[in-house]
Amino acid sequence: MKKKLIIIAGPTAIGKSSVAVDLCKEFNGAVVGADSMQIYKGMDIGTGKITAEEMDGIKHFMLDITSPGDYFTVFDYVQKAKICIDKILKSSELPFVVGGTGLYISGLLSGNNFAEAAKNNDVRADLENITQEKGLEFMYNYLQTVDPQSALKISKNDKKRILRALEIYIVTGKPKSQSATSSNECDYDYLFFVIIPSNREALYKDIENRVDRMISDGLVKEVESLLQYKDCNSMQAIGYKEIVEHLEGKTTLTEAIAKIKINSRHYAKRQLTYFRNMPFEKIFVEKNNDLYRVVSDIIREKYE
RNA sequence: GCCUCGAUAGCUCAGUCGGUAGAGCAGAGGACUGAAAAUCCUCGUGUCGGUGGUUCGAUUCCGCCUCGAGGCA
Repeated sequence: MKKKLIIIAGPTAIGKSSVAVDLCKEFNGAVVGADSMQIYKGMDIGTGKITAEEMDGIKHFMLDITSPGDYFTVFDYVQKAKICIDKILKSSELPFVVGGTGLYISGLLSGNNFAEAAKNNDVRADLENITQEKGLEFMYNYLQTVDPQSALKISKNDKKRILRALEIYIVTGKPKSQSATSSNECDYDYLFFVIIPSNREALYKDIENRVDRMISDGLVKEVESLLQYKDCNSMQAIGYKEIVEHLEGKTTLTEAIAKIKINSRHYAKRQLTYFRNMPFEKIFVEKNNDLYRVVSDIIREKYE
């Protein structure tokens, strides 16, 4: 029998965390975060991380599990999250995976079908250097010769994906298109909820309010305390990179805030298309006053 | 009051030596499997401020008007 799992996804600022806590209270649940930035310690305000008070006694996993200076991957996420889920089930609680990082959720649901090649810093550095020297087009042409199938799917401007595909080829000797095929079946008997806004305008309004609140809650100070990590992945996070720019004197605070709002809106939009088109069975629930009731009814129906 | 410069897409602006116009940003849609809050792709008709004139034809040239910026008094 497969393991029970509830997933709650949705764009930033839609209110995932608080419904999750309410649901956990009703169903004896615990939360497993699915957020690529809330994993970092000290990144609280800007990531909209739930506070101890808001948790209200509900256990939360996969938050604050690594330093902003560390490198963290989907693969790491899936491994660790699965352990958390097992732990929760073992104490006969219901696991709620909650978050906005679609890729992490995909990883969790699609079994261990990652490419065989792990991230390889040396290879990456080499590829980066060659790209500097010969240009991206050269790399893309090379990809076309060693892995035409992947090249077809990747844009000639998508440096990240071109280099990763080459990395896989170099490390394993096999093209990426043949490497990621060992797909397993999903481990879970899941219920996948995607919270969507009843209208875009309202979501955007919520995002703007949330950004303003982050600023008044001390985002700038938080970023100041993390400045040593400015070149790390963690500082690519929206709300952080813009404030770093401001602290370096490249923009005014007002400009930085405006950028955070715009980038958050773009992000929310990307999340929405990602969730909308994820190849898993999912239930879309509109954000409105009935949200909690609708979701809890569905859960009850399934598990009782 | 006079002079100069501006007025073109939601915003910032380019352009048309006269044949009704295009970038960036915003916005919309999409892709995505070891960096994902990342990375990348696609989508541009708007009384070219108003009004008269010249012209086969004006957003483009000329006059007047309105609004804005600067300068001189």
